[in-house]
Amino acid sequence: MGRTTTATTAGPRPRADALRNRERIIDAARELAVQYGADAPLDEVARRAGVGNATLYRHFHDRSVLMRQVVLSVIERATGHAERAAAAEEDDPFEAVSRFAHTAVDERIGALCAMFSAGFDPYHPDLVQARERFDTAVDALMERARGAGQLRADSETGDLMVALSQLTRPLPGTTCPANDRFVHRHIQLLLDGLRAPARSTLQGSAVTLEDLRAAR
Amino acid sequence: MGRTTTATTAGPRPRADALRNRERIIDAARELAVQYGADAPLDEVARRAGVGNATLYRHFHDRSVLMRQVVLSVIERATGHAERAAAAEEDDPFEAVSRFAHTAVDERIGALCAMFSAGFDPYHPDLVQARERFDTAVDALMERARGAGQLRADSETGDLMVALSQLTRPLPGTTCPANDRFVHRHIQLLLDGLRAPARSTLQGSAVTLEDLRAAR
Amino acid sequence: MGRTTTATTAGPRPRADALRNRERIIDAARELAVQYGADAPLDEVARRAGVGNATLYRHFHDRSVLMRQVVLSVIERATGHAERAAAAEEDDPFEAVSRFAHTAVDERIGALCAMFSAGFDPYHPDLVQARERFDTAVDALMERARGAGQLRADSETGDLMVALSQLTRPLPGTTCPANDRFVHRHIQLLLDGLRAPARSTLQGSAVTLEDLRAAR
Amino acid sequence: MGRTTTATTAGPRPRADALRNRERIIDAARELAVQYGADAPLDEVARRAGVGNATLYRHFHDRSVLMRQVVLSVIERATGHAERAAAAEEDDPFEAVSRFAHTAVDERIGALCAMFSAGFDPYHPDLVQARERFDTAVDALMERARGAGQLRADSETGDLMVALSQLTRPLPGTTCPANDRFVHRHIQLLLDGLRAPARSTLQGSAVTLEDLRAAR
DNA sequence: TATGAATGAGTTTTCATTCAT
DNA sequence: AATGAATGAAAACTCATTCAT
Repeated sequence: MGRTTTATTAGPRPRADALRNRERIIDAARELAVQYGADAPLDEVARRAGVGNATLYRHFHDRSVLMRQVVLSVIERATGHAERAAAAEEDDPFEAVSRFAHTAVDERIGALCAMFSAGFDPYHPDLVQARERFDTAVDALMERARGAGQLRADSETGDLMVALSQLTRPLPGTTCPANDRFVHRHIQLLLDGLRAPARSTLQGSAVTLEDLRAAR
Repeated sequence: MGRTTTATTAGPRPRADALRNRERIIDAARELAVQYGADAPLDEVARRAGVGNATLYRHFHDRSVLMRQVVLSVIERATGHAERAAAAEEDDPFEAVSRFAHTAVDERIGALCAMFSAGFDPYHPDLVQARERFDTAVDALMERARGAGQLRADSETGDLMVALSQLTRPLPGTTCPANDRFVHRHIQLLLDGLRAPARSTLQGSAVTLEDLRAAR
Repeated sequence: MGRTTTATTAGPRPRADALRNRERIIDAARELAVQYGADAPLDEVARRAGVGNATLYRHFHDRSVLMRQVVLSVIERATGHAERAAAAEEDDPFEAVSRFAHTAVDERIGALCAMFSAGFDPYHPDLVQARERFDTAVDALMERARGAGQLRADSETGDLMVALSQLTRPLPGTTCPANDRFVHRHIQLLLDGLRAPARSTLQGSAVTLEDLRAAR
Repeated sequence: MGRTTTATTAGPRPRADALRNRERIIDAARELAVQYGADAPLDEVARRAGVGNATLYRHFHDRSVLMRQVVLSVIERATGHAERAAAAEEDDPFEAVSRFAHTAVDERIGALCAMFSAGFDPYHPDLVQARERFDTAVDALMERARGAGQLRADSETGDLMVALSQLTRPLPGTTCPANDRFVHRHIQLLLDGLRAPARSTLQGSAVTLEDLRAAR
């Protein structure tokens, strides 16, 4: 509900126009990250946000800070969807998972690919906290479907999150209008793969933060 | 300095060392494409191949030519696997598809992400031809499983090819040793989603070359 | 007592807090000039002074105005020391010169290096006036020692002033705690060089304002 | 005698034009360092050297590498002068020291101010070695004068070296044609201060490498 | 032919200075 | 009057591509 993104120390005056710029920059960065990946030129981000480049740097000291905020913003939106989906008790549990997944795609969850960038710290406290809340919400959603025998027992939250962000990763260097169409198709294949009963056993385990740490 | 292999036949020779350099460069480019995507620094490719940068440019006029060769090389390898898997009649048909998919991952099919780069021409004759042969082989493989009632009816070759390359796309900017592990897990989820009977209807249709053309 | 630094025309209200801010800014700028030279980031000056950057610009229209005030402030302090040293008749004359020099170092006379910056106008009336008073005081001090046969005849005020500021110039980019120690050592060497009888004839003449003008 | 600056590992072919560019860049950097200090814009260095900026970066990976080479080049030239002065036995020993000092000024020893830059590593092996040879040569020169009773007993090599580089440090932001004139005057004052018999005891000790280390 | 060298265009980042609250 | 925010210009550094040996 509340803005969890920023404000650990209460600064004096948030100032309305600065907040608006901040949001604009994050929005522009998210769109460009979905399109070009985490290496999107920051000058272009600023241009799209309609601000000077130095304004971007005032708000976000460097690319890694900006990208963290983008990821946080995406996770928080997705968390909201997951929590609302979990709360809608009347639904068919698998449908709830499925609707959540497709919604997350439309919410540009593919921007999470920024997490895979060099220089990105997946252990930043803000991020860990956001992930915990997200995992809790998605777990609840999946657990309900699992309990109803609709989801395979060995499925994990990470399967959904990482596969979602991989499948929705931008085709680099271009906006692909076809993207949205077949991304939903592939998501559907993945969801069907998550249905119970599993006819095959998954190999390995879902990706975890430790994997990302090891990757450095 | 001298040529290490002596040519015994007269006439304009392909020159053995030049061919070897060419292969080395493609190999290095494939590894770097898997790691960094299609934007891998070409000087670094040359360095890994153990040749001077200008040698790279002699063989491949620019990055798009090199990347096309990388993609061709990957497709050709994968085609070989598909053809062999289709020929092994004794197998369980779905198993054949599955084994092919996992093998393709290990063959760095993720380098196909280069196809999504700006400047890549998916209509180059060499590529069209290679894709046709690849599609034919994979179609045969999938058709066998479809005929045996093991694969959903609305599955298409493109589902496998694009989803495979998306799921195996490198985490940019870093080597992720964990990658191989969870990639196979996600591939398995996808394959399970492709099994018949489908409990849900796929939305849209698989991505085609026309989609890529439209994306430009 | 009176503010000698600025205010040729009497503005309406000096306002106590504004004056305090003004002093703080000059102090901060002097410290940073000694450390980083005349190119110290002005935002950093404001931060150290505990004011907003725009406040700095309200008081000092641009960097050159601020630096002139810093130089004025340093010259005025040094003038005070020179006048007091000259008034203390009981002293050994050379000792008085020497003590003045070492004191000036501790008073951050090194900030005078700002005078050598591009954009600095050494002919600004305020500065000319301050220099005249300073030169008068130091001349008196040196003349006394010269008259007592303790200082070489060809020594000039400029020798002391410029050499002092060069020798005390900050090692750029870093705070050097060792600085203070060896600066005094070198000052002492210089002072010994100024003693009579001179065994060598100085070449050229001391630097003058005309030299600085010619330098533009 | 041989070029000690580079070539620790014997690369294959030095290539004449590359060496020429390398020298040109160092020369340009030295001149600009004398003029603007160690923060001279590297693009400007390249422009003066008559090469593209990237050529500069090919030869010197970053500013600190370039500046180290500049310092090495200056030290090596000065070493040559000191060794020749020490070898000229017929001279008056103090005159030899004096002539060396004035010559070093003309050789742009002021470029040594680059050593005071942030990011400069005074412990780089090449630099330590060059300094040792320089110190040895200057020590010999000063020792001869000390032995002849012409130089105060507590004088040290560092006094000359640091004071020289401080006194000849560029007036930042401008070429000052008057500089050469009064620099020689101040050097002369310093040299006279070094003459025996000392009438005052030097305070502290000369600056050493340890001081620079402590400064970081 | 193979190669190291050269280069200009592009990107990130900093900072003096102006603007709006 | 005081301030935080905004901004464009500059400067370090990278890289694809061309040139000369």
